[in-house]
Amino acid sequence: MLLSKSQYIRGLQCHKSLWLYKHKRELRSAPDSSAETLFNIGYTVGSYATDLFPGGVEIEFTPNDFDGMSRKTADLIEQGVETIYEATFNENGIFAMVDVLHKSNGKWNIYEVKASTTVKEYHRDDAAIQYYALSQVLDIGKIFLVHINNQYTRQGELDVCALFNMADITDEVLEKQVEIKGTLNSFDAMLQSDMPAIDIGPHCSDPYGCDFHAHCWQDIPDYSVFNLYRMSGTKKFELYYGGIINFEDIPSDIDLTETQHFQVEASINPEIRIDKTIIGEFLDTLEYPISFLDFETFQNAVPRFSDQRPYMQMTFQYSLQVMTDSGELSHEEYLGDENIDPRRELSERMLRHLPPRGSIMAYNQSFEKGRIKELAALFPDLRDELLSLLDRFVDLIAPFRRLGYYHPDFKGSFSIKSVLPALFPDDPELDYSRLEIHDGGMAMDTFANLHLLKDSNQREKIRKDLLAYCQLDTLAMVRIWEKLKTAV
DNA sequence: CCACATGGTGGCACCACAGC
DNA sequence: GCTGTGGTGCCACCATGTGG
Repeated sequence: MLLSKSQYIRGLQCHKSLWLYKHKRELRSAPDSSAETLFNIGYTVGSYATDLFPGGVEIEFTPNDFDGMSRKTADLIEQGVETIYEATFNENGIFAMVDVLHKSNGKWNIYEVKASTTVKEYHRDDAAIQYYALSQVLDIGKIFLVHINNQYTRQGELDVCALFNMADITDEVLEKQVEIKGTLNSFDAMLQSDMPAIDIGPHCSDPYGCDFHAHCWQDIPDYSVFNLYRMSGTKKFELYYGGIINFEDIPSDIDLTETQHFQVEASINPEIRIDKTIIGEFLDTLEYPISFLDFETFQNAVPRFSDQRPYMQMTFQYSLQVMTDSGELSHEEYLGDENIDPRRELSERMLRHLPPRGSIMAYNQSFEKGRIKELAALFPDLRDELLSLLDRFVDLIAPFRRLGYYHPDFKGSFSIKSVLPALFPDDPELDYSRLEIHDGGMAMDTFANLHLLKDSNQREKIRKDLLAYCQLDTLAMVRIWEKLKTAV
């Protein structure tokens, strides 16, 4: 049996998943595209980490020739090369690629590079299986996990040493060695037997989402106890293991929170539930003109600009709809240049375009407020003006969270992605699926990569798509607010 | 992937009271 | 009066939801 490093990690999470991967690979579900694009952040990180050990030789990835890759690695070691990137090994039934292998004081150190900001338990398992393979043929010194230091703020040139933290995980990796042999034997036996009968459980999504989720969960209805609002995973699975899957199955002695109870009631007896007092209280807090504001941001694991930190939300776009008390709606927008830090110009433009008074409405306001606080910290001359915006904010999600308006199609979620289609199911104007860019993650990813695009026509097209997306976000807020007004 | 807000949970100090 | 149990209330911590 040959296992790749990632298959070993998969097997630790769930035997059934590994069995399916080896025997029924075709049952894999299509990867979640947004998770996929965000995960791509990791690819660039490795190439920066190699700068920590300059002058090494890279083993080129050849999908159909793993043996060739490991042969090349062995040749380089033979030749006395002391730094190898993507060093490849095929030992002891394990196929492993090491981000950086570096010889120091006669021993080889392993450097495993991760785009995350902390060391996770599965990183140690990941490194442990590499050590298990490599220690067969090399004298290994230490194992380091190289991960992003999110406290680093770029100033001018990128400081690669400050960008990464190096965690020595040698001791933990050595401790894990004793159990690996047994684990691999149990994998072997399991793979040669029938599919293990493993029920769904927390392991389906922790620490990773599983490729076979759709397969294993095919009998769970789209809307079930697993959609109960803010119920802990443990409690959901307790219900499930007790045979309770649908809301109708929930016995009355199970204690639910108010929202969960509401959600169950609204599902069994589906009708829109309106509490005019709650909605009225919310609407009374509003002052005209009402500014509906929405930001888009991008993130980089490796900061591109000065005063940027890893994974920081960089605000590059806003849409602003202003509603006057006489019912006139006007729209302003800003979309930064993808080649320069957009934050200064965005701040100035926003301050110029926002009316001097009146409510500022956002959906889940902590996001917009958080960005404004960051901008205030970054630009001392705009600080007071930016901070003065904060107490004008009103959160459009609040009346929904407070159960002032509940539609059974919310299905226990008050995000704008759930609320909007429930309130306006047949309105083509508010249908995101007609847009090229239809969620925030996509906007972030598209803009983050826009500066790499050579074709200027294509860039122009994408900028139009981004503007259309952000404008729809604020228009959605306007429509939701109007809907609340008609409800009281 | 990260940050933040919020709500739920569980641990702990504290108190009352029963039993010895 | 001491001890152990059980109830209560607070707070720290953790999980979840939400945004991008």
